[in-house]
Amino acid sequence: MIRRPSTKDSIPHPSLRIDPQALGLSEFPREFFRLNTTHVAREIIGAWFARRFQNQWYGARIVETEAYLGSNDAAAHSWRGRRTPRNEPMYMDGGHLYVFFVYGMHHCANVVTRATGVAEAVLLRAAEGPEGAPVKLLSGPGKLCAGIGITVSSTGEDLLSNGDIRLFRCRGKEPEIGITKRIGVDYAGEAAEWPLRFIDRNSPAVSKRNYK
DNA sequence: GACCAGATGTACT
DNA sequence: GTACATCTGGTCT
Repeated sequence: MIRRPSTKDSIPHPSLRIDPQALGLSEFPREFFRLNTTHVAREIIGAWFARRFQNQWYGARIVETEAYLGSNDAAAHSWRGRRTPRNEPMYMDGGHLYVFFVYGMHHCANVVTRATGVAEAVLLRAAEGPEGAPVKLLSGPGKLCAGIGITVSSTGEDLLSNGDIRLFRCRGKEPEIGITKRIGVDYAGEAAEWPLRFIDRNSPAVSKRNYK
């Protein structure tokens, strides 16, 4: 029997059950996602990434992101205007989801930014579940997708428009933002040094790499 | 902290 | 056909 990662969206971890209304979550406007990608990467620290599954919501608070700046960024899939079936969603309007499969076993979720035709995105690197969820459950981009149950079958979906995968803003205390270079992009030359990773300094789910 | 195997889709020759 | 990837978890120092 051949084992392979499912390409179908899978079951979210039960500890991630949330009630968006009780948490006071609200929608971002489309225009927000069309803004400067670095700004979006920073502003969605503290936002909630959520998925509706069997009529229940599951979600987590984002604590680590990275900005990928399109055709001028050697670390981005859209470097030098590269356009393939895989990265096609990067060219969609801001507020869409770009999910890719990497290293033969992990999925990574990105929020597409800027206008249609501009291939920039924000990688969601880590999140914290609601109270009671294991601290390390979502402490990496592959784990985040596995925990919420997201796979490439959801690439290209709209995070607005009342879909089943959403990004919500949350009113509450401001996170303490830290900035570092990105992780895992050493092949990208000078771009590997750019300060495009944003973290919530107070989150135990954030990797200590390139930091402190 | 550094190093490494693992598994396979994707891009490119 | 070949090389490598927006990673993770384990081992060793």
